[in-house]
Amino acid sequence: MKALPHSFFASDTVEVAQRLVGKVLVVHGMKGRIVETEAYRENDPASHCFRRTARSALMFDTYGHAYVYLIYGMYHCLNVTTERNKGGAVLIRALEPLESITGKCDGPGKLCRSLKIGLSLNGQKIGDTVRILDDGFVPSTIETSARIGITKATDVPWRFFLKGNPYVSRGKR
DNA sequence: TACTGGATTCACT
DNA sequence: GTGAATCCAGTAA
Repeated sequence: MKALPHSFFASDTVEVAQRLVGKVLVVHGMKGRIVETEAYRENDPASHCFRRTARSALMFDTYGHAYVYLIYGMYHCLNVTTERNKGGAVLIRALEPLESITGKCDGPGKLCRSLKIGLSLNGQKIGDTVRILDDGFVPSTIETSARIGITKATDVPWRFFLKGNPYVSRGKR
């Protein structure tokens, strides 16, 4: 079980999104396997980094950092910034609980609530409070599809998930 | 300064 | 399947 190198996140956003499926997320001592991700790039109208703003600057200026934001005034979403010198991030949508996780993680808002992820983690480098490990698990069937639940979504398949995994978020499995 | 709507979730029908 | 909850970033003026 070893931590991913910082350079892992410097690659193309879509590639990072795909390769993150199956890795182990550790926050506050709680462990879960990443079973669903989505790629957000700067040429994507649904992405915060479609325009550079004070909030989205983190996605342009860093890679391998946590990007946490509040959605609908009630829920947080955890992203990992990607690509050196370009805007991009991967949204962690769902986890399969492994250790110390009591709540549900089958949705971006739920996993943040279960892992006590809040705005205090925004901007922190991966490897500090938020860690992502490789335990050697090799997912056999990573499915890809268009994003769900986003009105502005493109029809390009940038969502990645473990087919058949019961912890993938509601809807298309 | 004021307004609008969202990378969601859950209760209810 | 539908709608409410909730509040801040982004935008317009």
